[in-house]
Amino acid sequence: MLEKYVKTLRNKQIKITPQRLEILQYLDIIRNHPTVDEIYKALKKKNPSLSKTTVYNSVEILKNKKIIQSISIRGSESRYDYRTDMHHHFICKNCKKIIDIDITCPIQHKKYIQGHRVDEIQGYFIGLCKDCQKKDAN
Amino acid sequence: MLEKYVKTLRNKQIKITPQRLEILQYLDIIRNHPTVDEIYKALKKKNPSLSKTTVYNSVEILKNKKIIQSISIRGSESRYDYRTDMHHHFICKNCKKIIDIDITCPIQHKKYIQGHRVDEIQGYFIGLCKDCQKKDAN
DNA sequence: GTGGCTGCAAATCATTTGCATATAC
DNA sequence: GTATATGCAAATGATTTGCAGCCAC
Repeated sequence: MLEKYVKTLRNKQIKITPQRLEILQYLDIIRNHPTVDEIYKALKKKNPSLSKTTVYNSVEILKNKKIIQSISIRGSESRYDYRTDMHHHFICKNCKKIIDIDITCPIQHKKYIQGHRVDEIQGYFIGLCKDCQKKDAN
Repeated sequence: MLEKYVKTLRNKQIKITPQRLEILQYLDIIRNHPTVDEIYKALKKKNPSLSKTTVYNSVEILKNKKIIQSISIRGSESRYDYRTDMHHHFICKNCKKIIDIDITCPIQHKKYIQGHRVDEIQGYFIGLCKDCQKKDAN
């Protein structure tokens, strides 16, 4: 079941450890843009000896190897995303949910903007999500 | 000279204090997306009794009243921007400079995306700026 | 005069670092 | 066997909080 992630790590030539496999699997299944603390608390249940430092180290190396992506929203903690393809994020002011946005626009295909070389684009859309619009008349 | 900022604060119905005026003037002049610490250090020279707490409090209220804007880049400290009109930011991986990007794209005019109400958009373009491209062949 | 603001110190929270032990290869 | 990863505790750095005195209105 973890074979998929073993292959991923092997391809990127980083050591295969149970912690890394568990973190990667968690990110793949939950798809919820969790924080380090959320990952830590979830995986601590199965593996009580897990350390938060290891979670930090692991997401760092996974990010550097472009296996996962980090997103940082408005001053709060970093969140981690199993998807690394180009996409953006919608953040609900009310319920704080983070929703993937798959719209693309012409700017995204530019390699240079005003002479600056663009390697990466992160778009954050902030507002009130579909569900919260129904709930309140905010 | 501070008259401009006095008017701004009066319009938004928040108390006019020397600290708020100085912070606002600083942000207007420098246009450099400074951190709280940078604002604090710069203004401390003229006003040695200035407290960092006051800088935090002031940027918070100015932000809430939509007089300034905050930008949060990749897990580091929040930065503050005198401009509140719709624009994006380019961040240079090398020199860490933050450059205003005035390009707009069709998505920006949508009030709703995938059913979610959009109040605000923040776009971050990460790469190598024009100046740094010349310097290194990175 | 009074409620909101300032400034100080202490607290908090995310993240990083140092280091000894354990483990992947 | 060796280099690298893990896990613990302590350190750091940004931001927040509690509170006494001050100042704008």
